[in-house]
Amino acid sequence: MYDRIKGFRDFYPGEMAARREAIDGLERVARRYGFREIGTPALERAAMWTEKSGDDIVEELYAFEDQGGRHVTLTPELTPTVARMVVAKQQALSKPIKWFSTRPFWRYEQVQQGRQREFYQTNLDIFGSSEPEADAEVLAWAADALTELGLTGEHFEFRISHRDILGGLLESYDERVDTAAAIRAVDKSDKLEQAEYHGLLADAGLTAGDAAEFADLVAGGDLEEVVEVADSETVTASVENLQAVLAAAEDFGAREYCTISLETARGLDYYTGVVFECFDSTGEVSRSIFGGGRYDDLIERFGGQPTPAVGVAPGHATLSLLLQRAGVWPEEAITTDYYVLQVGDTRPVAARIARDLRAHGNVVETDVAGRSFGAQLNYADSINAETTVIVGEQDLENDEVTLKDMESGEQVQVPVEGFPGEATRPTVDGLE
RNA sequence: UCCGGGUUGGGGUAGUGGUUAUCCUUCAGCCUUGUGGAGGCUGAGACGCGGGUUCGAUUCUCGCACCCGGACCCA
Repeated sequence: MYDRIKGFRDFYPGEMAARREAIDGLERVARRYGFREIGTPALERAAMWTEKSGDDIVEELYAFEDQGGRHVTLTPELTPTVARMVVAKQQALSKPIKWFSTRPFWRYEQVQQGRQREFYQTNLDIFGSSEPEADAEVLAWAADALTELGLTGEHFEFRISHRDILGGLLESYDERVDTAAAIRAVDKSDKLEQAEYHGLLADAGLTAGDAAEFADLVAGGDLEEVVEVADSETVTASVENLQAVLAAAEDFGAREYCTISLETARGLDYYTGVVFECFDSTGEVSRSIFGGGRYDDLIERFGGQPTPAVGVAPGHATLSLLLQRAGVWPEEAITTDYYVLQVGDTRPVAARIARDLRAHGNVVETDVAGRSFGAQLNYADSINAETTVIVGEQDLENDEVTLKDMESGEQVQVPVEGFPGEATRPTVDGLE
């Protein structure tokens, strides 16, 4: 027996069926909005991360040298790849570019609840529009996708903010403030004691008094007050942008899920505008379910024409936790429409019936293990067959087959000649 | 990298420094080439890995691996 690699998971058919349903739900809604599916490589040049970010992420790469001497890495996220794709065909692609994809990513990091080393995300991005409608459409997709999966406004909320509100406000206190450090402090403020929080703000360059006022202002979330105190063009414009996004979200049906929360800052430093995170409203899942936002500088940093972008990337692990706690995780079970049971040498007829039923799109199994009658019924039961078609020598003597409803146990004889015929999905109930 | 709790058949468990490791479930076959989800019989299947102590270790001890949760991080 070989071990599974730590942080990597197997999905057996029951659980996979539930995951499939969830993934299909997310993608179905994306397609309705006209997002187009893309496919992307598992390996990229390691330099896409080692040169651009030079961050902690580099330590978490599954990077190695391939047999051709290339320095490659399993991709830890999608954004650089889509940026590369956009840059490569920038002139050819009509804007806005609306893409999505579901696939695994890999990071060598500590395994925890909702976090594995191989993890699946559905990424969804819009490139080429800086209008608030683009931000709002991403929010609307996220809201529609979650409600498609059975969640309601009672289960989740989007905490929404704007990167430059905090940045601009900080600069209005003192130009030399380390905004990145201060924003990181804000991002984790709810986990910190007030003194610690204020201490971090002071470390970033705020005076003690300013730190306290800033913290109160951020926690209060009153946009008008923020504009007034900051008295800065950046802040005023950012607040206007945030409000414009929320106004569009109203028309798109997503406003009701959004809460203004200036404390939402996201750890990512490539975000440039509106940022948001999805949280479990009940507070049971303490960490954010997923996040997203605007990153207008990234394409240019990857060598393309300046191209605004906004996107979101729900991770399936945390999403599944949310769905389970809300009681709407799909049932983890396999389903089967028909089991065609053979008794004696009835394979030609049984095979014909199985093929006809499959041609109508049904999930049909028949014996491939040479099992006895009882054992076949046992098996039909174990695969949750809805109806069993008994093709036995005795039945065929009368030119009939027997249909058995596996839940009620009721049976009905039908002529073998016309079965299944034109009936797409014949059942015992329907034939009585 | 750090902290806490774990690891006994496929799943869930009992137990022990000393014969063949308990029970439930599961799986396969049979009772029953023609009726599953009830019963009976038969069979399959486990002490995470390595070192130490010991006549003898699944049990004590150390290290490691893995699992669960958390810190950090979350690009």
